[in-house]
Order: sequence, then C-alpha cells, then structure tokens
Amino acid sequence: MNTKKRILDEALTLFAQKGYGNVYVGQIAEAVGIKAPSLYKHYKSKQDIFNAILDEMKDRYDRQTAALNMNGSDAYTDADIFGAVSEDGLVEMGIGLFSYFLHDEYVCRFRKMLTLEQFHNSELSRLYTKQYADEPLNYQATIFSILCRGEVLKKEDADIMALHFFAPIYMLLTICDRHPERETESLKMLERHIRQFSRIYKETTRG
Amino acid sequence: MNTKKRILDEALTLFAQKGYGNVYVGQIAEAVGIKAPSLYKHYKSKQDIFNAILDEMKDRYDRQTAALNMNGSDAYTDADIFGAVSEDGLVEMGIGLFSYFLHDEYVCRFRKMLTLEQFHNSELSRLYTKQYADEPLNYQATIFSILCRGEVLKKEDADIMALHFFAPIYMLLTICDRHPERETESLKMLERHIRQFSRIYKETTRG
DNA sequence: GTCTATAAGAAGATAGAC
DNA sequence: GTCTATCTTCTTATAGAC
Repeated sequence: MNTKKRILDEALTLFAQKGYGNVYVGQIAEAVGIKAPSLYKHYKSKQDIFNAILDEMKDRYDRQTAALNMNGSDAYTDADIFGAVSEDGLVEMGIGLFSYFLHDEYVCRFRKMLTLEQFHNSELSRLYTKQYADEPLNYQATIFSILCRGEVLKKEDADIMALHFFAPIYMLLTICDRHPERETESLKMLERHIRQFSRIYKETTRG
Repeated sequence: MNTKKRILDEALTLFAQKGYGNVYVGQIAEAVGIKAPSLYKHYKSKQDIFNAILDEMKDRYDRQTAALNMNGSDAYTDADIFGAVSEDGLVEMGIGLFSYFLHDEYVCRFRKMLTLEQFHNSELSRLYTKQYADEPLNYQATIFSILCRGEVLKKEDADIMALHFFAPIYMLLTICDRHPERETESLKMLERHIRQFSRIYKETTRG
C-alpha cells in the first residue's frame, strides 16, 4: 500500500480509538513510520486527512449499496425473497448483516470514528443516521412489506417489523464495539432474537 | 448555583457537544463567566472536572435505580405489573422511559458525553453498557418474565422480549440525540412500535 | 518524499497580587 | 475566589536541505 493510503488507514485506526481531537499528527506519522512533516507532502492539514477518510467511506458505502440493489429490491423476484424467509433464512440474513458490520475492517473502524464524531456537525450526524438507521430500516421494511403481502408473515406494519428486526441487531453491535469479548454471547442472543422474531411474526395458518 | 457546581454544569454541556479532547479549560471558564486560572481554585485539573462529573452521574444513577427498586421488582406485586400491561400501559411505560432518557437535562447531556468517550477506556465502556443496555434490558426482562408466567403474554423468552421492547426505544433515542427535530416523528414511531409489540406478544386466548 | 530544524500559536497549569 | 502575568509543554504547520 502506498504512503498516501497508509496515512488514511492509520489515521482512521487512531481516530476510531481516540477521536479526532485526541489524535496528534505526530501519532499518525509514527504509526505510518515517517515523521510528522512528511505527512504534509500528502495532505495539507490534519482536517484534510479526516475529510479524505470521509470521502473514501462515502464512496465505499455508495458502491456497496449500489451492488446490493443490483440483486436487491429492483432485481429480487418475490420468489427470491420468499425463499429467504424461512427461519433459517432470516437467521442467515441477520447474522450476515451483523458480521459484516462487525468484522469488515474498514466499516468497523469507520463506524467507531463516526460514533465519536457524530455530534460534531450536521453532516456527520446525518451520515451516521443514514448509514446505521434510516437506510437499513428502509431496506428491511421493503423486504418485509413484500412478505406481508404474501401469506408468509402477519399483516403488520412493515416499518415496525424492520425496527423489531434491526434495532436489536444494532444494539448488539454497539455492545460488541465496546466489548469485543462479548461477541460470542451476542451472536447467541442474535440467533435467539431472530428465531423468536420469526415465531412471533409468522402467519398462523388457520385450519 | 455555586461556582463549583456551575463549572461541572457548563463543562458537561461542552463535553457533551464536542467531546473532552475538543474542549479547552478556557471555554469552560468563559461559559461559567470567570477566567481559566480561577477554575483551578475549584478543581486541580481538567481531568479532575471530568472525574467529578462522572462521580456525580454515578451517584444520581444509583439513587435513581434504588428509587425504582423501592417500588420496583421487590415491592411490585404481580397485580401491579399485570395492571400495567394493557396496551396503553405498555405505551405509557415506553414513552415514559423514552422521555426520561431524552428530556432529563442532566441524563441527556451525560449520555451524549458518554457516547463520545465510550471507547476512551474500559471504565467508560462498561458504564455505558451498564446504563444503556444491560440494566434496562434486565429490568424489562424481569417484568416480562412475570407477565409470561401469567396468561397475559405468550410464553416466549423474556430476555428477547426485553430486547424487542427496548432496542427500538434505544435506537429512536440515539436518532433524537443527533436530530432533535425528529422527536415528534420518533414518538409516533415509538407508539406504533409498542402497540405492534403488544399485539404480537399478546397471548391469544383460545375459545 | 523524507528528513531536521524551527516557527507560531494554543493549551494546561502555576504564581502571586488583590 | 478572582484576576493578570507567565511558564512550560504540546501541537500544527512550514522552510529548506538531501
């Protein structure tokens, strides 16, 4: 990896641990293995490094959600979704979502950084809410609304179903961000959550 | 309010907005209406101010949960709890919890501060998880487990019911912390959440 | 592109007068 | 208890050699 990218990488690691204000350019330089003044050949200021991280993350996020929509809401046939809605299918979807958020190196550090900077200005607030609340909830709600139209799930409010499905995942994720040693426990909780969600929302076929 | 308390108050406000590392003692002093050196007659360092805030919050939290338990799990009769489990009772409990977390001046600022400092050290991580995850979940689970023993709610895992009840409240709360203008919308969402929770978990009386 | 040296200023904290 | 003046250290950033 070239130096310019390595600077972003190490800076993100440090920002995610300590927060922007508690990280000094000298620390970033040390992590990269160069001296502080050399950083300024690559970025014009500390803020410039932060902005570059932000830009790269927004790019990644857009590419990722675009990829999701290619075989997502547009291209998904109802049959695809119905196939995925067995209890085991839901468990897989939930654990996949959870594991991606928790283990993708970049996504994970970026979420922690954004957590620490979320009140700093409205752009960061909006970005956080978009990525970790509104868009996941809308995505899930779309899927559940399709399932409600069929005979698979009870005809309840799909927005709330999405909240019931995703909010526990989000909460367990924040716990693991603070306590990585609780991942195993959280995965068990996650599976119990989804199986119960599935039982509770499954259409009771009468007769 | 005396100066010593006013320092804590203004410092907490600033820490909640910007995070500890981005607040300078001069800003705290200015907010209080004195000059920076005067602060040092009251607290021996900036860190000392932070620690004092932490100590006061832990005291408040302990007193508050102690008060809850006085007419809480120990003293609650089953009848009390059963009475509160009508759909409207649950809505009231949820909105009460939400509004308390969101509107209590001190609780709200402290939560934001802790949000920004949660990765700084393990004491802060543990405190956050205790106050905003483990203890609310345990408290709710206790109540739901009693309700499951009766014929009020379906006999499902009470820990997961607590997660289904509380995680959405927590998530809406974090949204409102970032976007106070979304409070009305979030309150509506909260009510829809609890009414659906109630429908979904209500024991279907056969016959 | 990296280094050493250094400027320029900010930030935490102290001394001592009032 | 509050102030002004000051100290020290830290921190960002630049200059200029290699």
